[in-house]
Amino acid sequence: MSSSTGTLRVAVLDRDGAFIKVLGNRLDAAGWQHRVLGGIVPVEELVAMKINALVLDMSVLPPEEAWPYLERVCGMLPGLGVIICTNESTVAQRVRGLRLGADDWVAKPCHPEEVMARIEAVVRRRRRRSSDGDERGPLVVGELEIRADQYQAFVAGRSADLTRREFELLQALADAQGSVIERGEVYRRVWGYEMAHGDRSVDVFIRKLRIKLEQLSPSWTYIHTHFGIGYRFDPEPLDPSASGAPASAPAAPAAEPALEPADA
Amino acid sequence: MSSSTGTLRVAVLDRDGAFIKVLGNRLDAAGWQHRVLGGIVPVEELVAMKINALVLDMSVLPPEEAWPYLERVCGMLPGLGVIICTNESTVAQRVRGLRLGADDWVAKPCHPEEVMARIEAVVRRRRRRSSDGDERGPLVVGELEIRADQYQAFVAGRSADLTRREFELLQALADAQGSVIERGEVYRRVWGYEMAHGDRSVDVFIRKLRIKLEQLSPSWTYIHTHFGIGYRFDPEPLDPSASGAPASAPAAPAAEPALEPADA
DNA sequence: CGGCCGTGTGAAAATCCGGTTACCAATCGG
DNA sequence: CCGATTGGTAACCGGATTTTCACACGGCCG
Repeated sequence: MSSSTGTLRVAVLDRDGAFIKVLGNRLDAAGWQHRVLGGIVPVEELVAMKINALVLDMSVLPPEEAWPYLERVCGMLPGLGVIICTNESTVAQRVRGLRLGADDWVAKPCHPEEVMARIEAVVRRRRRRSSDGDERGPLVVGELEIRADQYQAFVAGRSADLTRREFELLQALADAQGSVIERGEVYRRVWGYEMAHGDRSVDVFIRKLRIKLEQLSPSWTYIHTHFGIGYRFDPEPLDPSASGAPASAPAAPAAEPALEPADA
Repeated sequence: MSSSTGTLRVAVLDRDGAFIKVLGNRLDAAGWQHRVLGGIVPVEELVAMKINALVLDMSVLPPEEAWPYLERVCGMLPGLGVIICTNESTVAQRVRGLRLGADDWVAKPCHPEEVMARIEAVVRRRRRRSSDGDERGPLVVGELEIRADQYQAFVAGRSADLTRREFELLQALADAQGSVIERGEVYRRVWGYEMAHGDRSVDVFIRKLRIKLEQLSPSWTYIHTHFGIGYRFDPEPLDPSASGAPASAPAAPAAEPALEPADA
């Protein structure tokens, strides 16, 4: 069955009073958070809303603005589910909208229940991590314990004292277990939209993360740099041989003859 | 960018001759691979088809089978895009289908172009979910293992330590399996724009690649030069007889079958 | 057989990229 | 409203990577 999609955050960009009202009631009944927008909202604001999906009536936008706006929204927020819900339309228009990045196109009049089902279907494919905690079990990697429910990482019960962003970055990296992730992709997953050219935020936060992780777990390396590409998360015990006094030897460093990191 | 969906593999489960025919033509025109199914196909077979999406007409299935089948398919293949395309339906049915895991529901009659746009939209989403690169299995050639998700090539778990360009070059060559590619073409694929006259970058990188590959896999040759034309990627085991003292370089090991069966 | 053109090679020169630090802006709590 | 904390930007540095050169080598053609 519908399997708890949990609580979703939806924005409705429309002016059709009756539709808004009816849909709003249903959304409330389902416990979804929603907000109605009366006209074009800058993409930055959409970002700030941290919504999972946007229901959009193309006809409320000025004709010349509509398509570019749709393109901009979809381009900047690849993780956002976009459902076009408009009165009448031609095949060509629908195709265009879908090609530009919309996920679904429904013709009005439509039943709110169906709109919701379609939102669910769209969001099901890629759930944005929003402010609600997930019931994901604690992930243990190396001597690190990542607790999504706490927005925090621990080692032996001691907190790494990560800020929200730092934690999300860690989680994004850890979720990709073993694979190299490009900067842009990291940014997209953590910040939720496209990274601007020349943005160094990821690097800076990687550094902050590394510092805190190293402070907490000095004998392990977690984040590996792949020059020219991005980062890879992979817990690796640091070889204690060179250092002066590795008080508590981590026993077996011969764990995995895995991949040799590029750095030295 | 949203485009370059590349070539998709689609299965159509329907019996509506006209629809199948028209849609099939469009799919062919777009270069998508497709296959028509006449009735219920076991999920295992769907798995084996390695399709990206399934277009399904619920009405061709026996009424009692339809819903359970849909549920089974969606449950077993969470990565498969499912587009229901059926004659008439009620809101309740559509909601049910979407809740069960379908990604879209289109009413017949519908324009094939729109169906394709919707398939694209669905697949586009699916791809993001499993993060890029994850889908592409590691390519094994000779004793080389090319892992797109690592931006790296391995032999027996050892990394070749390729830089980004080197890796992209390798991938470009390997993608052309067996065919000779002109310098200009190689350059275009890897660097992304037209090669300037007299540019030797490709040669230099070919050399770097050869060195690293030979270091890792001494008994194989991977990149072949075609004088006056370009390069060809083709794993070829080096003749072991001349190992110690290659008295007279027997340049031509005679036969050159296109694809030498790789070991393990 | 000799020369020309295309390719292999090695290394210097020019870029690019990531690490790091300092600093400014926004947000939060009191 | 102030101070503390967090997020984001700018700039500099050092090292990795890419590009450019100059020359050696080898096949191809007249």
